[in-house]
Amino acid sequence: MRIEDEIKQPAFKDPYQKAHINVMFTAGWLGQRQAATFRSYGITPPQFNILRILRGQHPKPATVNLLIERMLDKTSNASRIVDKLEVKQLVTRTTCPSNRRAVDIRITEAGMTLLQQMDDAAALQIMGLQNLTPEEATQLSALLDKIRD
Amino acid sequence: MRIEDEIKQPAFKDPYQKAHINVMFTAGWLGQRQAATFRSYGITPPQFNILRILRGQHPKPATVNLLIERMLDKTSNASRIVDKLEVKQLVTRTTCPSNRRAVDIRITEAGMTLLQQMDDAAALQIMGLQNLTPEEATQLSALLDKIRD
DNA sequence: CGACATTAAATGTATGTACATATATTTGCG
DNA sequence: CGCAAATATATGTACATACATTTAATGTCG
Repeated sequence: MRIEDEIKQPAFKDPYQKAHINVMFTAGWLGQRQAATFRSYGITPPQFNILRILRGQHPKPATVNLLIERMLDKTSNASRIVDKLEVKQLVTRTTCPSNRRAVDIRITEAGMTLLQQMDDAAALQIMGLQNLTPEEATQLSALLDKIRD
Repeated sequence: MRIEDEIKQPAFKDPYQKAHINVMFTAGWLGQRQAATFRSYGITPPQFNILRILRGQHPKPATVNLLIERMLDKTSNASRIVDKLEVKQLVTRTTCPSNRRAVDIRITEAGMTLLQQMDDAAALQIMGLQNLTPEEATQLSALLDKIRD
C-alpha cells in the first residue's frame, strides 16, 4: 500500500522525507509481523536474534560483548535479554575462566530445539518480502547500504 | 557500509533474508540519529511525530483516535505520549464539547515555537539519506511500498 | 608493588511498545 | 424509555530501548 495512504498524509516535502518515513514505517510493519509469529513460541524478536547468534557460535560460548557486536540494535541491553532467556532455560551463564570479568553464554539443548522449530516459521515470515523479485530484494539492500555509507 | 560488515555476518541465506535484516537495521540506524538530534530539544521521536500532526491540524484540535490513525506506529500508546507533552506544556487537553468521550488535543504556542526551531534540525537529519539521488529515494519508496502490498 | 585507568557486565531510570482490561459516554434497538 | 453494544480514552503489566552509573576484575605505569 502507498505510504501516503498508510499514514493518511497526502504528500511529502520531497522524495527524501518520503523514503525516510517509509523505511521507518516498513520496519515497524515487518517487526510487528515478526513479533506475532514469534509470540506463540514465547520469545520476542531480540531474544530470537540472540539465540540465533548463540547457535552460530555453538558449541563455543559467547560473551555479552560479542552479542552486542552482532545484534541488530547495538545499543540495546543484551544483559537483560539474556536474563529472560536464562529464566526460560534456553541459555546458560557461567563466569569465563580465563577472564573473570566476562561471562560465557551458551545455548542449551532446549534452546537449540526451539530454534529448530522456529526456523520454518522464520522462513515463512521472511515471506513478508515475497512481493519482491530476488533482483528487487538485492536492489533494496544496495539502496539501504548506500544510505549508511 | 555493507550490512554483512555492520552485523559481522559473513553471508545471508538469500536476498530476501538480507533485505529483511537490512530494512530493520537501517530503520534502527536512522532512528538513533533522529533521537540524538531531538534529544537536545528535550523530546523523543514519537513525541515529535505527534507534535507535527497537531501542527498540521492547527488551529483545529485532534482527538487521540486521529493521532493513532496518522502515527507511524499505530499500536503505540498515544495517550501516554500526549501525557508527556502535556507535562511539558507543549499541548493542551480539553474534553470535546460535542462528544464528552473524546478529548480535544491542541498544540500550544510553546509547542509551535519548539517545532519551528526543530524544523531546521529535522531537515538536517533527513540528510541521513543524502547519499541517495532523488531518483534512488523514489525507487526505494517504491520497493518498500511493494513489500507491504 | 600499588594507585589509577580500562574493561566487562549488571543495574537504575525514563521512555516507548504491545496487548489486555477498565471506565465513561454515546448509540441503537426492542 | 431502558439496557446492551459500541466507541473514546485511560490504565495495568510485561517487555524492550536508551543512556548513565555502578561494581568487579584486569591492565598499566610510576
